[in-house]
Amino acid sequence: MPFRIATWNINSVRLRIDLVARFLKDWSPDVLCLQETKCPQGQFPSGPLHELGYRHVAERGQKGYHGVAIVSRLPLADVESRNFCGKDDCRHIAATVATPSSRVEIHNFYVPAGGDEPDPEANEKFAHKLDFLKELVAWSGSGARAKNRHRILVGDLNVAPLEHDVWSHRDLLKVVSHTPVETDLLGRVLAAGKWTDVMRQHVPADRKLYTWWSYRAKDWAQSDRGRRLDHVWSSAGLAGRSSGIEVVREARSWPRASDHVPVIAGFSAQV
DNA sequence: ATGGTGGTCCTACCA
Repeated sequence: MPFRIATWNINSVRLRIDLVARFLKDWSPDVLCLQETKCPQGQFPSGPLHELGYRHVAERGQKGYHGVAIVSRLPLADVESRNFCGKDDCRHIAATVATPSSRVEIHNFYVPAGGDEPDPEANEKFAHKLDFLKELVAWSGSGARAKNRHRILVGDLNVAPLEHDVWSHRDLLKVVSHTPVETDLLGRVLAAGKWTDVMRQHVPADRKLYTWWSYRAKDWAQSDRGRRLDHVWSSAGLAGRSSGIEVVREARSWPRASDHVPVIAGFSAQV
């Protein structure tokens, strides 16, 4: 039995719970990781998802900002979350999922966006983003993560690392999300954890690949000025069993859409 | 070159 996991920055789960239900109904991943739930802990709208067979929800939420959650058909064990940069921001939640034939440790992240000005001296939000990524390098390389077990890291990492992860490499080199200091750091996170970029395993690096389109475009699809801010990474053993990915671009056209679309990754039987 | 849209929750802040 294949295992399919999805990630989606929903930009308010309470406002868009009907879109979440539509997605789960029509794409039926085993696990869905959400970011920017913007929903206080304990107020996650799990009812409609239970009805669709997603009986397991692990959430870490706060009022107004951030917030992450894992929604699953399969039982979730060892739920935990970590604070980064000494803040209580809800930007990480982890759980272990028992697939039909194995166990997979899942990490769901919402990396700080970083504000507008890509200068850590002038912009404390950008400084926070860089600090967060540096802490992720250390976390990724730590012994706890190096064990020989199946691991998946997903989320809105707010960095588009490759040239063709943005609509114009040249124009975006000075735009937060694609500056060299950010893309270098994300590369260090990937290397430190021996992660595989599962999306790029299936889509060659010279092909454009986006998961986010700004709300500010007159016509997002016509201008198609997107970025790949959302990611699916896996440990090496799992990467070898990765069967494909899907970017659900049509979700950007749904009524009251999020500015991010879901990404689904599949892994074959022996997982 | 600038401002464009959308979320939270009521006033500005964040994306």
